[in-house]
Amino acid sequence: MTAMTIAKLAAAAGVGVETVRYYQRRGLIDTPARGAGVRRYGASDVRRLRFIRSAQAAGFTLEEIGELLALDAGNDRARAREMARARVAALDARIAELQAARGALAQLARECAAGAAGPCPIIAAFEA
Amino acid sequence: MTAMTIAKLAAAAGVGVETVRYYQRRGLIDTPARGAGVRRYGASDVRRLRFIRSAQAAGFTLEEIGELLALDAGNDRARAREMARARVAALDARIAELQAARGALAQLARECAAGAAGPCPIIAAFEA
DNA sequence: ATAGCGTCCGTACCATGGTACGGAGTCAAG
DNA sequence: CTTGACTCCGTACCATGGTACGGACGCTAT
Repeated sequence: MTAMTIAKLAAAAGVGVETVRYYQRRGLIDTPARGAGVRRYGASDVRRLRFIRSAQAAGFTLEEIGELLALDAGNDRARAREMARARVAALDARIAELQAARGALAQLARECAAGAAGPCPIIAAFEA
Repeated sequence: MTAMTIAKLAAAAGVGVETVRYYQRRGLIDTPARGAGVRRYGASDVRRLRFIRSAQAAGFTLEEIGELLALDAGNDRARAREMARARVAALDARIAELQAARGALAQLARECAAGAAGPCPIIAAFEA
């Protein structure tokens, strides 16, 4: 089971081959020694790739993800907690922002549907 | 009141001067004719800039914002509604994603705080 | 054993959203 | 009426997160 080529790995994680290679260059995933020819990957590589995508979805940059991965191997719990807490705060702020935007847009869609002729008041919809 | 320089305009909208000029190049804000010398801006320009920032916060790209601004001046209500609805849907998806990420991170912070020695299970925290 | 697909690697290019720089012109205060 | 700050404009550069290309090589099935 520990014998995927880079293409299988990429497919299993839902990314492109070039993306895997890019992450290798960034040092986010390790480049296995190639046993006479082609490199082989396993389940742990798939997990790592999936983690990277999840962390990206959470708003971490690739650089921060690199730090998280280092932390996962190390013992600096305080730093890990700090990063998680900072990101939760940023996430809360961003979620609130998106919800506000959602409200404005939903309002715009309603007014635009209801009103008569003429243009929708798009700019006005965001002045709330 | 219709006599701000570009620096005042930028400050009023909370952006940099170079950003204003960039938006002009992109066609998002119009470049007033310069009455013998320097261009002058007014309150409507401030509103427009603020709108751009709000729309960006809502996840619209600058290109889409250009379209919205054109729509605001035009009569294509159907298109405006469609864009608003599409963005609301995208926003809902993104909000859900961020909330899931928030949950995973809060979990990570808890486990990391609770556990004893050794590294936090960072990758594992995202496997939920 | 050879065709043909996949891998490896460096390097170049892309989109997005700016930010910086430099020279020439303009404006306002002293 | 000069000095210093600000404006204008083109062009270059930046960060982020990839995507594409091309040549040399490896792997596998026929």
